[in-house]
Amino acid sequence: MRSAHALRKFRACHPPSRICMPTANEIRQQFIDFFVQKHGHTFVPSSPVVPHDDPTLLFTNAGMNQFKDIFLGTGTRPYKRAANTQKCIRAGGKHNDLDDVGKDTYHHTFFEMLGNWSFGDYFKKEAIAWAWELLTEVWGLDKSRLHATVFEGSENEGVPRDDEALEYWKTVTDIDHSHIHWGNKKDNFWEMGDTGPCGPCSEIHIDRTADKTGGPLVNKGSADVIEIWNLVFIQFNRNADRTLTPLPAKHVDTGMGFERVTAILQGKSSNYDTDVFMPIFDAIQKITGAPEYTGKLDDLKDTAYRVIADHVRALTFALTDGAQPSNEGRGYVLRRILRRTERYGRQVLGTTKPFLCDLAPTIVRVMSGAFPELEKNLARVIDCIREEEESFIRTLDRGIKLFKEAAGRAEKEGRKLVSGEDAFQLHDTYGVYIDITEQMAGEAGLSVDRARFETLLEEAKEKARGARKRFEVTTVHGDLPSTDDSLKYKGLGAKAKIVGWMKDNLVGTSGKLASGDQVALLLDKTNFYAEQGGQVGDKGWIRSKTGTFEVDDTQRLGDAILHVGKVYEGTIKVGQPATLEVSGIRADTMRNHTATHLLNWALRKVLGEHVEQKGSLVDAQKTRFDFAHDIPLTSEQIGEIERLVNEKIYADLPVTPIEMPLVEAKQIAGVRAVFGEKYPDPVRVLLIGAKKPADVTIDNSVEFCGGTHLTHTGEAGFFKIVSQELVSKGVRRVTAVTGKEAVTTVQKIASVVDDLTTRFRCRPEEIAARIDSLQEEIKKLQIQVKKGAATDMGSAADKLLASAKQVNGAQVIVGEMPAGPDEQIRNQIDRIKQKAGSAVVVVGWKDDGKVGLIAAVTDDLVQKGVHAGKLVGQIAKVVGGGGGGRPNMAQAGGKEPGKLGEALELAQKIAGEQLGE
RNA sequence: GGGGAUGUAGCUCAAUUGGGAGAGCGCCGGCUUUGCAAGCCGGAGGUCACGGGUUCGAGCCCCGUCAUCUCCA
Repeated sequence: MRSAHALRKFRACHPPSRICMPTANEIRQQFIDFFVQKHGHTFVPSSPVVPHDDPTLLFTNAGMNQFKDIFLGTGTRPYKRAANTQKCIRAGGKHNDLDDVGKDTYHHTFFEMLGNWSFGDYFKKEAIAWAWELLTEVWGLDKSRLHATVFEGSENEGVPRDDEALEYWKTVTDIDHSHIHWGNKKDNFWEMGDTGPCGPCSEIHIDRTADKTGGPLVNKGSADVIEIWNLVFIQFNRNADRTLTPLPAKHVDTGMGFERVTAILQGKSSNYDTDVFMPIFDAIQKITGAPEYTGKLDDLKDTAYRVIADHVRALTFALTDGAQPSNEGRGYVLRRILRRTERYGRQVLGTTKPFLCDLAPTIVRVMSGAFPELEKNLARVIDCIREEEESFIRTLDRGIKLFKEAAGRAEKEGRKLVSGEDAFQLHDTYGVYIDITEQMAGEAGLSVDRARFETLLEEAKEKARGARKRFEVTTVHGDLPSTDDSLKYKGLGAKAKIVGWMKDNLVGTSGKLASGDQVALLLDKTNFYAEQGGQVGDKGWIRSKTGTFEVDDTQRLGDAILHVGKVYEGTIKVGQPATLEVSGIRADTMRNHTATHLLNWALRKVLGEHVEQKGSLVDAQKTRFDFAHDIPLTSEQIGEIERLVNEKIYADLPVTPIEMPLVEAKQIAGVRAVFGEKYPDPVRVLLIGAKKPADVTIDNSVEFCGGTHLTHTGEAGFFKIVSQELVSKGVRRVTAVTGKEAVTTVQKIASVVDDLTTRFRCRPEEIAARIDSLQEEIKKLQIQVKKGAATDMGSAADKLLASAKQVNGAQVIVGEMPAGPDEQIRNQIDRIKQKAGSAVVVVGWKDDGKVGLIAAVTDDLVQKGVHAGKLVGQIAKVVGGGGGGRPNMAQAGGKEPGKLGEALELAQKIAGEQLGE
């Protein structure tokens, strides 16, 4: 009602004026109301900005993303007309606006796309008429400032001119006919990809030149004449051979940048001058204490405002929708966005502490009316941003320090260029992005060897790429027959027919294979499990009448199952019937896979709701499970997890797979699925403990899973966690074993404990205390020995001092001492030096078949050229060793104690020589 | 999945071909100053991440493990 009221109020006083300017929230609502209330569209809420069920897409980047399946013909909706505003992020991937944001008035990483849609319903006539009606009648834009473009056709693409659209512009609108322009393929033909749905589009531009002479500037990249609305008419399918076929159902897909149209309706030349951004600027100003935003494009401070406001929006929405900063994929893009923002705050606005986290509530306040989901996770989002900021501030501080060192090196060598090696090391090892380095260099009057940097980066990338292996199919030549693999759940033995093989991207469907041939064998059906959902591919044997094929790994390629391996003996012919035998180790894999589900459930129960699966690897030896968690697990937590999982195992609960529609499956309470994973519809849901979805409680594990599992948990036998480690920030990995591996593991641990209890003659729980007391005793004894040795040493040193020989006014003191810690001996030598005043001291000792030597020289003699290091090095040779040190103190050793006397005599001689005797 | 870096006192970090474990801050005690900031003297505090190896000798070199940071896929 509020919105309808706003719409009436607005209409009553158009054209737009200062007195009655619509707010951004009103504009959004007016758009939706126009299509929903007046033209029978269904309002469809924005899909998450993080497309959980489309792994090909980093972020939702257009309004059509959530309707893609309709255009492709693989999905349907209960409505034929839709209108919405879609949250979008363009950063990373094909549409990357990240580096442009802040430098102009209209680039954003986060923006909203308003759109109306027809799915096989209305087409060009209505789309054009309604667009015109909304712009000119509802919003009251000046008709003499609006221009339309229509596709001019493309001969070599075989697409005709869009006369239909032209005709409608002329007949269903009152646009000035001279304001209709032809547009080329680049601007006016839309394609989803290399193949698939496509069609011409018609754009509406607005002329903001003072004298309305902007017509010729349409699509010329002028800031005065800009596109506001794109109407796409999907009417063809692009085939693989580049030909076009008309679609039976034609669709309309329109998109209007919300921030841009808001600026236009509010009479602003910059998107950032609207009330979409001003409240955020106010908050930035308040939090950072920076000077006010002045809207200048060439002002670094204003750029910072724009970057920060834009990026905080992107971060808040992405995190709300379940993304997390990380070292890979979309998480990595988010980390880069955050770091870019932080840098602007720090280097331009003078922030020193986390401040983005304090801006998130402002975003929520301004936008939660349209996007209520923002309220839900606010606390988590704030925490996440703060932590990420703190972490980056540490990185940045270190980076600035390291940069100064690199800059210092450059200047020392008289270069005005920071070396590519230094820049690369800053980037690769310390996370200082090249743009940050370049900026710091610029401020110091230096530049960066960018070319060298790029070369090094490319080399590093190449290295990372080259590190991958496995049986890899790059393209497929020939028709790949599909394989029915429903037998995989049914047992380890099966019968099938050999239909062909794949080798070097080629599909062979006739002929035979000889012993030793390495290929991927293709069957009409199979019970081999292909690697999927973390469970490794099966190994086993495929036997025909004439030969045996050994399967090393099983992989899926489209609808085909590849049995990768080699002909073990005999020959294998296409067309032969075959007996399949999956290796018995599959039973161990199944134990581990079912245990993985229990582990997932238990982790969540013990550590909390934030535990999100980040990956897994299940094979016959172990289960390896990666999940979101910040800190290492305590031994108590590990114990608790093991206890919970084993409880479920000895309860011998039934394991029940159920196929059901994806939408329905998503409704099950506590259901677990992996973010970013694409699940089929219908999806296979695995219940542990409950027999049907309705019976599920918090004590049951429920996961989407296509893997092979036990029928009862009891078959897992026993579960034991063997290690935990860190994978990347915020992601930890736990490795666990079941069945016989678990028994072996426990036996090993038990035997170590047994050994210790025997040695210490105590009970297992007393071992720690025994070690503690032993260590304490050792420390005490060490102190006693030190004291005792000191007295011994003292008297020995005194004797040495008494035997000093005078050489040219200095004392030469050479002799043997009792063995002891180096430190003790050095202390005595220092004492001798002090008492003697001006002396060369050389002492040796025998210890456990070895010889130790230390020589020391008082400073006045060092000045005269006496060198302890050289002396000790020479005499060490006598005892079969070596050594050295500084002129005033040096140390050496050897392996022939019998020759110590000889060495000391030599020392006496050399010392005399050095003193000039 | 692959690569780089780091791990030394409570904190921030030093330690030269491998040769005596240190500084600043903080902490404790004392002195000086009847404002505050501080100043002066003394002291405690170390498994040099952990485990192996090379060496007469390892904080330093080599290998492995763990932790933390980081780049790429």
